[in-house]
Amino acid sequence: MRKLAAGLECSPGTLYLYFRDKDELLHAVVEESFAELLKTLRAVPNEGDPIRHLKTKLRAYIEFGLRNPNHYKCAFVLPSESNGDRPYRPHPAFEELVQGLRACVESGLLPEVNLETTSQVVWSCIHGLTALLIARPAFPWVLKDRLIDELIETATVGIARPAATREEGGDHGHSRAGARK
Amino acid sequence: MRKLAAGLECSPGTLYLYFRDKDELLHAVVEESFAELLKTLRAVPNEGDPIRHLKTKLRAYIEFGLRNPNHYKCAFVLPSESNGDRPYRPHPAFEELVQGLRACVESGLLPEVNLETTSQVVWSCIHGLTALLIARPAFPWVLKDRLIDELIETATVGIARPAATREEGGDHGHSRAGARK
DNA sequence: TTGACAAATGAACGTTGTTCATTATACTTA
DNA sequence: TAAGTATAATGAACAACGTTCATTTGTCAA
Repeated sequence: MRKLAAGLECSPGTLYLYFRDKDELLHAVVEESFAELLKTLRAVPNEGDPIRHLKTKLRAYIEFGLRNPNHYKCAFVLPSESNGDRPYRPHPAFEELVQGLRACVESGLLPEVNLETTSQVVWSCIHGLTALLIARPAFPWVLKDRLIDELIETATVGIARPAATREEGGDHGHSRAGARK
Repeated sequence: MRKLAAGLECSPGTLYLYFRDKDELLHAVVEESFAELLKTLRAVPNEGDPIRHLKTKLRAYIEFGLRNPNHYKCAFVLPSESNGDRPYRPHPAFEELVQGLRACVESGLLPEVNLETTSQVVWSCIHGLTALLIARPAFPWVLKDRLIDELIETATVGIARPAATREEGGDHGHSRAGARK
């Protein structure tokens, strides 16, 4: 805050006339940057089928994170501003992802999945890669572009699996035995 | 550090006789906890085929993260101790994952994948979910157990896709992504 | 010139992680 | 026991941080 004030050629106290605290300021900055992510996602040309479209969006998401690592961390890694009691409002960029999935289902390219669950799964996957690439740049990653492609391919193929592998409280053939407590 | 010293009934300065700085102390604590993760992963009973085994390990990984959120953050989210120049040593727990994948390939349950790439993809997926559940507990997640199962299923199905969907560079033929085997 | 309101200030506070000259402790040797 | 020495522990002090608030500065209408 002090350095920011210095850079702005004002006193530290002045910042607190416009932002309640550091969190709020950071959030405002990030908000601005994420408006651009949203624009970027929405500007993704709708070429090819919805799945291709979705994949392009996923890549745009990841690349945005890598291009704005600090903003990304503020948005999804650091503890979020203590919202107190009001319900969590999912980020509009997340809604964009849900839309992309819905389009796939509606055009029959994805089986009838639970959109809520599936979107959270996909988001987790792309977030995981983004976050790790940012937080552990020294890790011996394989070629980044290839890695991103593989992850997106894995996620999209994975969610497109036939409904038979989906449990409804029943048995989906795996993972009942050991881990459950 | 001060609070820790108080809890230990010693002076703040004493801590610095045993640890260079806060980072090193934190890392030591986390290291201890991760030895347990490793034990947990290795203790996963080898029931069923290697894929089932792998899935159980993935779930154990995620649940470990959720059970030790602070340790997990220290290990994979916070900036790692500045190693200076020495090469990054992948966490032993990560090697455990690679082993699990290798077993799947060797038993023919997975196509001939690039183990390095695939392990990084899978790690990204499970890390993403773990990290998000920890960092955004207020997000309107679907039922957690279900979500974890879905993600693991998605990842394992996704990496098991036929080699035809793997291509260098440009166009990924996702023609019928849900193609069943 | 005055009065009133808003904007900006910067000294000060409490809390961090960290350092280091000083003191206490334990152990060896005469 | 007494003296000497290496080791362990101390806690006051420091710099940097986010934050607050009594005070000053600026602006403009009356």
